[in-house]
Parts: sequence; C-alpha cells; structure tokens
Amino acid sequence: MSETSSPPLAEPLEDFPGYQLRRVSAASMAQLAAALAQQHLSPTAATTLLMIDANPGETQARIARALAIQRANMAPLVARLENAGLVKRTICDGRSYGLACTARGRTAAETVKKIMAEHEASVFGALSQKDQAKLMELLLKLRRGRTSKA
Amino acid sequence: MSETSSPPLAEPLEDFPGYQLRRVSAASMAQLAAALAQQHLSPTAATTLLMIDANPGETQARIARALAIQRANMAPLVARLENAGLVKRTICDGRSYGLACTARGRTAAETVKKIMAEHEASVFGALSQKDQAKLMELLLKLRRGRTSKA
DNA sequence: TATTGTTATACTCTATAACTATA
DNA sequence: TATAGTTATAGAGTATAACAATA
Repeated sequence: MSETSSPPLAEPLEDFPGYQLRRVSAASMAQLAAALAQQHLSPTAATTLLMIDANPGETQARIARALAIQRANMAPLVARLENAGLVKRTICDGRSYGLACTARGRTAAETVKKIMAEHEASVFGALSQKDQAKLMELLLKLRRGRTSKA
Repeated sequence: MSETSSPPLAEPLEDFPGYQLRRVSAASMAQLAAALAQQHLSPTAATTLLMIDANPGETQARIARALAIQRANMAPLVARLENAGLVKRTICDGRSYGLACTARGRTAAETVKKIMAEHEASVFGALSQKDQAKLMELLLKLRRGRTSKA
C-alpha cells in the first residue's frame, strides 16, 4: 500500500458487448462449477444429465446436437455419466444407443435442477424481473441472429 | 431422412438465462477465435495485447488483474506475445516487469481492434441500437452485482 | 453414401501449489 | 509479510481426423 492506490488502467475492452458477455459468462460458469462440485459434476456433464433426464431414450447424437457438443466429445462425457451410475445405454438402432437416466441419475438430475435454479437466482437476482425478461429476450435474439449453428 | 423429421427434443435448459448466456458467449467466442486466427492470436492473447497497447509500461500483474487472468497463466501468455515480437518487457521494479507493445505489436493491436469491431458488429448487429445499449447496461449490472471478483 | 459411435490427438483456458526474488 | 514472476501440473472444454459398424 505504498503506491497510494495506483492510477486506474485504461480499459479499451469495456465498451465491447462481446467482452462483457464473456466476462459475465465466465464468472457465472465458475460459480456454477463450484456449486455443482458437491455432485461431482461439471457444468457440461450436469446439463447433459438434465437433457437425458428430459428426453429418455433419445440417442447420443441428438442430445449432443441440441447442446452443441461434438460427437467426439460426447463419447467420454456419456461414459463418465455411465461409470458414475447416473445414465445407462440401451441398444436402439444397431449403430446408435438410446440414453436414459438410472434411478440414481434421476435423483441427481433433481438435485442439479435445484442447484442450477439457486445459481440462476444468485446471478440474475441482481436484475429486476423485468430486466431478467429483457435479458432473456435479447439473448434469444442473439442466438436466432446467427447464420451458423449456435 | 427416413425418420420423417424426428420429433423435437425437450429442452429444459432453455429457460435458464445463464444457459442462454453460456451458449451465446460460446458461439461468439468461437467466431471471434476464427476471425483472430489470421493474426495467429487467441481471443485471450488478443485482449491481452489490446490491454498492453492501451497501458504501456504497466506491470504484468496489474494487466492480469484487470482481465481476471491468473498470474500463473499470464506468464506463458506474455512469453508468447514476446516471442511473436509483439510485446517487450522492461525492468520496472526489480521484482516486476513493465510491458509495452513493439512497433509490430502496435500494428497488430490496430488490426485486432478492427477484427474485434467487425466481430462485435457481426454478432450484435442482430440487435437494434437501443437493444444493444440495453444489453450492455444489463451485463454491466450483472458484473457489478457479483460479490466476488468478476 | 451418410450417420453413429469411438479413439487419438492437440490446443486453449483455467486452477492450484510451490519456488525464487524483491518490496 | 506481502507481492511479482515463474514453473509444473492438472483438469475441463473444444476441435479435427480417422476408423469401424450400420442405415
């Protein structure tokens, strides 16, 4: 504390919405990861579990596409969920598996839902209900606004 | 195409603002990374370069804190920028370096600014000027709304 | 031929711990 | 004691290429 509170930095990135988006998203994800650690699930694994829970019997490829996860990256992800006893695969097509939650997986999915709801409230509770709705509207516009997959 | 356009999946995550934020941010970052590839810079490296360019002589630690990058991760990042001839370190304190752009680094920073501006326009141009301003306002509220560092 | 699942591989970003040197 | 920089290491996320099996 000898510098008597050093002069502030120039912050040329602060005016970029994309940079603000990145910072908010990174902070939010770090907090969610910490909250999900008690369930030994990463954010990606947790969202995959929720998707399987909501779509029992669906194939890996379709779940992956909906989450914008590559097939190649889905394989070890699902394997981890299966090894944890949360998901089981059943033969579906000969070349594809159908995914479904086990009893433990459904229980875990319910816990994950609670953790995520609390997390969302913790992060977005800083905004009024009206602002939260507006944010959601803008984010949906941005997703629709992309030419390629988002 | 034998399934006659298979039925849509349930998407339990779509109602979470945090999930939308994550998807938009991920898509935006992927597009930015592709645009910056021509300069052989990652988004993180590019933002670091812009910060150094805007704050010549500042120390690594202060640049890192402003960008929420850990000291340990800053070391190889700056080393790469230095090896690329974009940044040089000058002794500052005995225990700390001052960072500054080289002539090539300043040229690269200008190019990066153009690429980022184009990228932002490409992504957020889907929104009206008013919506863009509102989004920025909401994101800034979310960053301020956090208890810990964001 | 197109799709599914898989393996291998590599790169980026992030996180922690431990060490040295300096304030 | 606190700070700056570094190294080593580990983990998560993502990307491409290639392969076998199946539609």
